[in-house]
Amino acid sequence: MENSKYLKGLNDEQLKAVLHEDGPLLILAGAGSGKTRVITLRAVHLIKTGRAKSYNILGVTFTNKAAREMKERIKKALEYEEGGHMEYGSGLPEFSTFHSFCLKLLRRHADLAGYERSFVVFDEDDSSKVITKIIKSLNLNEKIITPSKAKYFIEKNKNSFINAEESFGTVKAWEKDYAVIYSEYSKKLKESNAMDFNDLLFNAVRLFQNNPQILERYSNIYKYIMVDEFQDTNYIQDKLIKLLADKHKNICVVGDDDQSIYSFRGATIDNILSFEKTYPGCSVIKLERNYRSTKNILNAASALVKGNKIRKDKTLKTDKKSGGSIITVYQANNDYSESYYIAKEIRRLIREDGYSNKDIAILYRANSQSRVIEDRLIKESIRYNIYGGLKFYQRKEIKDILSFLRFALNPKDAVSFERSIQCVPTGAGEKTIKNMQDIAFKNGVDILTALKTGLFSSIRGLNNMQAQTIYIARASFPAAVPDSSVSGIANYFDVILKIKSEIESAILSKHEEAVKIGNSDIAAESESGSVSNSGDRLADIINFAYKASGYESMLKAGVSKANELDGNRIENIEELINASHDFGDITEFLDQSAINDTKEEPNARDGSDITKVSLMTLHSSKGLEFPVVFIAGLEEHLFPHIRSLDNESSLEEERRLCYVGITRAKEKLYLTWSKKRRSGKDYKYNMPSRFLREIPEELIEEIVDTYEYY
DNA sequence: TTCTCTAAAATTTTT
DNA sequence: TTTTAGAGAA
Repeated sequence: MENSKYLKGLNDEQLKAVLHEDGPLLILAGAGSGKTRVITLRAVHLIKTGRAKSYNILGVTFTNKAAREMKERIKKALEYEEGGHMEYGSGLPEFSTFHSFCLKLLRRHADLAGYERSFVVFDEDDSSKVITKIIKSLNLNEKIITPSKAKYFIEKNKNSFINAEESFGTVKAWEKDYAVIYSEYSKKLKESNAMDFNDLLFNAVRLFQNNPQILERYSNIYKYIMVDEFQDTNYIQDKLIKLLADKHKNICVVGDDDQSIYSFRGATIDNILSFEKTYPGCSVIKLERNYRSTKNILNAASALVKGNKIRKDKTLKTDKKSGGSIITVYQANNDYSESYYIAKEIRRLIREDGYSNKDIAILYRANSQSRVIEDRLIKESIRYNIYGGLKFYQRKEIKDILSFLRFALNPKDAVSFERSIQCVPTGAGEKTIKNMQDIAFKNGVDILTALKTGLFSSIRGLNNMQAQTIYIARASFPAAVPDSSVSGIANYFDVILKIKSEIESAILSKHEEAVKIGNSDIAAESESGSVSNSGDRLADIINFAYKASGYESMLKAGVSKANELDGNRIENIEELINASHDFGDITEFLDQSAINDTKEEPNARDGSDITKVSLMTLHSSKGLEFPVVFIAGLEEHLFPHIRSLDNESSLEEERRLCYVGITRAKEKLYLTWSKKRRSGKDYKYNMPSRFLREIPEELIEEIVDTYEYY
């Protein structure tokens, strides 16, 4: 077996990790030490030796991108081994993020988790809306109790597996209001048949705890579990993994404490530190050989991270003989000059050093830094891609249109109801909406049931028409334009009800089809709200929501008034409709839009990607590598960020973030900072980042800006 | 009461 | 620069 092709070229430690078979394994993998290779080859090895079937292996990652990449690499390795033929008909191992794994699980067992199968996932934006409303309704002091603090409180508790009632027992006196908000929030989400991101983990763990037979079933399927970026797991994620791995204890975790950068999301380094205690006799393998960066870059990174007190001691080594290029530190007079330098240097790198756009990344601490850089790149005609930032499915227009589908599918979803009825002026404002919700609530039914049973006859805009007749009387789906002969609010419900009946008939047809061919699995699945893609029904439905709601005419009116933003929005919605062609199932589509924003790698479909420079935050750069890396904005108060300065541990996290950024670079590294930076309408004056001083002088060449560009 | 326009405020990191 | 809040118009 050791002669297998896929094992070639591994160093001793890597080989040891790949060949590890049963029992717990902790891999401490430094930056660029080939840990992805190790994880994927270990999966390949388990399959090749017949120790496990593909479906016995579960890989858990933090990002969708990482999950995709690993699956891709496993596929390649298996194919390579077979001389180009994929013979593993049983498919590839499951690699998914914590969140998508839990979501799939909960969809399958929604009833046991106490939800209806059509539950929706609330993203941050949806959650914030609910929280803001609760704070208003409780008449709390909005100066002290802010939505973001409340959100943090709720998240912190959910991540620690503490529910609302329990939080009353653990809060300090001055946090009592937050526990009240948490309690109201949980109630509201439950009433809306909705889960937020944290609920996905929370409910999955509870599902396993309350239903040992289910846990047993999944434990027997996933005999081998691997967790990537283990240093970024929080309490509840760790708990989930422990539950699943408890039976077979074939758990392999990979992590690097120096790259722990998500403590603000509840990640705790304790999970790595206590791993050996949880699993006595576990094997520990250190990967310290770096295959990515030059010696100078590694030395800079090591010197920097040694400034942290709390860390496991390890040192990255390289076989490379020469030091490589020296690190450039650029001092700019203002942020425009900084961008100017970066753009100019990129052009030089391409012209003189033979690099191309795809080799280059510009990293920054905060998303807000990207704008000035973008402006400059556009002026210089340098093509670029932004990773992260406002994701496609988070855009207002996309969320607006999808809220129609979400509400039609799950009429309990209060957030989507409010959003869809207000995104186009319908004549229903705050008061009318509240009124309708109260009526429905008092009668113990959802909004659409209340409408159909005539409970809304007192609502303005609905009173001159029998509610039931709205949706059978008028032109059939798909209609293109809003009907101006009825009130905006009647038209709105007409649209919703047509979408709903369209969704239901699609589910029905899929169900019949499944029954006909005797496939009970599909039949069962379709009850959860699936829509078959015959005739691109999903795209039709979205198109219908867009046009019949009046959203399209609203945007077009904006365009005729030369509103550029509305033009972009039209394009985005068209892209949404395009993207929906790839999905057969409406629930799956909506799930993906919430937790797997496939647009996070922009336009991955068109290959033009590779001709562009990459822009992203330091956080989203983790796991990537580029021949040339620029880190912009190395200033006190920006990086390290001002909000990290009041305690040592968050300052150390900033330092790790800087370490992550530096270790992305393979050959050339540029660190830039600016004495003056525009912030709002005035300027802020900053000192150079302390991190610049922590890099040994001999590794640095300093360039000082002589001009000031605007 | 709802809609629209203008002024003011706000900017860490993400599944 | 973009988003939100508030005031006045319809």
